[in-house]
Amino acid sequence: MSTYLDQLNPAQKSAVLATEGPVMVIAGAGSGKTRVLTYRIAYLMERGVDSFNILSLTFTNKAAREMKERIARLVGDSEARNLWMGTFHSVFARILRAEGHHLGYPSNFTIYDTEDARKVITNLIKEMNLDKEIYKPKTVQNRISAFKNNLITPKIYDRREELIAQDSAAKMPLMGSLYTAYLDRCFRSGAMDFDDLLLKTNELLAKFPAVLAKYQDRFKYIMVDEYQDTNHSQYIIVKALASRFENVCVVGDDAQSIYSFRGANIQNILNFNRDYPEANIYKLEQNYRSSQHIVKAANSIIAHNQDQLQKKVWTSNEEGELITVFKAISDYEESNYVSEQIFEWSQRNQWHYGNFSILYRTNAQSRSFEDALRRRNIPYRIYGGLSFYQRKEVKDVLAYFRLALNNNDEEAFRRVVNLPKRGIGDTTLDRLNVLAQENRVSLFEVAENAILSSQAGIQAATCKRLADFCAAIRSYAVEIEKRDAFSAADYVVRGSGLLREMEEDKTPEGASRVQNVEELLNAIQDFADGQLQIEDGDPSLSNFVQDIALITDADNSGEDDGKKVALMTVHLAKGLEFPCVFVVGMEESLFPSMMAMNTRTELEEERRLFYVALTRAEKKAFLTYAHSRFRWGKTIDCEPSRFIDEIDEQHLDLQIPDFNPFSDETFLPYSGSGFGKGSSARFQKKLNKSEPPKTVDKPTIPPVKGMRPLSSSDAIPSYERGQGLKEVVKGMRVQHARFGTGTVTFVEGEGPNAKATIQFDHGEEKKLLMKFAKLKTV
DNA sequence: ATTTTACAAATTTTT
DNA sequence: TTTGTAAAAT
Repeated sequence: MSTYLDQLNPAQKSAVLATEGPVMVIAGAGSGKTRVLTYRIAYLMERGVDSFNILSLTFTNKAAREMKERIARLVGDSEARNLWMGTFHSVFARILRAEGHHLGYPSNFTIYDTEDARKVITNLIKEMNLDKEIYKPKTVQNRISAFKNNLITPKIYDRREELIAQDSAAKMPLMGSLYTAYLDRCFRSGAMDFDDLLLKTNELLAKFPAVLAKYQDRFKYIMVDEYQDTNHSQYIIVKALASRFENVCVVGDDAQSIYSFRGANIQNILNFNRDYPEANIYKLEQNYRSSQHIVKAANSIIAHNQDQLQKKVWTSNEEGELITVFKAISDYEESNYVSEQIFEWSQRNQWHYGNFSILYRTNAQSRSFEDALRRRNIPYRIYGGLSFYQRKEVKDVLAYFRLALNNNDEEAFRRVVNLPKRGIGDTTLDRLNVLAQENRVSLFEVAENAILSSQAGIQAATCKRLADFCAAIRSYAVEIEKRDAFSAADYVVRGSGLLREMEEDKTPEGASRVQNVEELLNAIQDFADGQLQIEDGDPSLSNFVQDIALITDADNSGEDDGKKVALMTVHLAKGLEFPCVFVVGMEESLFPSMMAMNTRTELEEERRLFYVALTRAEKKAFLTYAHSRFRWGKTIDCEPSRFIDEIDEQHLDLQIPDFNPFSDETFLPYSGSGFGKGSSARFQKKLNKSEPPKTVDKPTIPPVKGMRPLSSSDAIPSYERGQGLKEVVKGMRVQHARFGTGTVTFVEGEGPNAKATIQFDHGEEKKLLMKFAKLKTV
């Protein structure tokens, strides 16, 4: 029998063995819930359940991938392959591609990301002649999102007087029509936004009993991770799919619910018990991750919340280090302190930099830490923020692909119709739009039909330009059909003149845009290569474009980011763990955020967020805050976060210098601090009249001998790195980031457009375009 | 139609 | 600080 079951504690084991019927697992932080989920699935398969019948919903695609790998190690690769595993959004996007035709969607519908959706709304507000100061696109978008996540269709909205009253009170009586218009516009564009992926799934399952039955039969066993962060829409999907076999297992921790702003509903955990009164409930309370001090400190924080399920998280781990609380003079000094501590701890404990993470409340805080780490030559990687696929130039390129694949994609059309400039401006676009709305067709269709267009007062010359543009898009569609993903993408990027325009821009920004586009083409090639290695993979450009909106930064685990300090928001850190964690910016109105201090519920969510942050740490945690911080273009004074006071003091090591400006020895409890800029620097100068301020570009800590020298590229995201070799000759030995080393056997063409055939040492032969291959000599 | 210039506003977290 | 938008000039 399975030996892996012996690695579980009694509570974990019961949760794994209870395969039949509804199960809820309340899993405290670090209590091994991933292990339970993995073993549970492995155990099911060992008992003869077909992997095809198991659906496992995770919070990130990365979590899904990792879990799949772990299961594959237990039961074998081929067995694990057919598991349905992924985020709600990606799993149901896949189902909607197969079944969406029931609802009138094409299988290649576009997924609008938040930016696309916001632009649609902005345009609608403009079209309807509404005041955008009152109808703020962002507010409207959030409101619509809330409707969708609660399954409130326009029809239901019209019947819900309290909702209408709310919108009237907010001076937005036309919210209902705006909502209807938005749905209509997305539908006609053949597009779904993130919320639609769930809403339409619900619609599909509710309206088509045969489809529901099909997936109920398929998903005999359903598992949901991070259940506390599911919203109503997701809850209903799970309920519908599980209602036949009721083999549903949800895993969650109410203390880690941090996504209510996205519609997540802790009530789902309580509802579970109500829906399935006979459900087995297991509590995992032993923490295997963190030291005594960290676990107890975290417990003392969460105790301040009123709304919570009873549970007592404990650990048998060693007592560990106290949590260091550090007060810095400025945000500049804070980041300097953090980078210094990272350096010292890595030296003292021989920890590589991958053991450290810096967690902050807002993405904007990352900047100063980047600077500080760079000054010390410490490699780091930033997660989140503006992801690669959200960059303007990347989205522009993708919009060409999108439009070629789905002519109705209105956002893509608007984005590229005049990019590069081809004399089709706002006036023309407005006229096209009038026609499109009158005839209820897409902008593309109107633009393509020059005769129709000329009626609307569009000049003949402009009509010609429109026709040319549409013809070009059509031809791209043909090329995409004919070619492999990379060469099709390359064709479009060149043919459209996008790349040429970027190359003509000689500013550093222009150069970096070109590099990003090249990186995108690289990614497309990698994708196609990867798909070819999978049995039933689809290497087409269409497949690449389809789910790109669902890829998040957390999903991209670069091969080499294992030894880098991780910088991310606390939200993004959920589910991760690090030996040493810095929670920075522990100040009132930053953490807790100013926006979330108004009600008790909001504040409690911030507190849970802090709980999540602290419980990421295994061995050592630092909490830092600054006395003054550069924000909104000026320096402001800060108060330490109330959360620090809420921690049981016996777990803390307070490093809070006396700030009396007239005592001169106490304010820097550590060596090697750089001095700030701006007002804080002036402040410090006053303090030490005798001592001239040190300069920042000379870190006082000398590099230690014997340490791996850090190349500068370590700290730079890969897509900002320089290009590789420009030219190769036959017989040359080269190295490729992905394929390893090999020998050049043939070169055709010249310069950057040369194509090299390379015999790689692992046996494969590849043709690579010099321009993008980024080869190195060996 | 497009480019330049000036000025104002805004800053939470994400699939 | 950066970002976007509006008005004015080409």
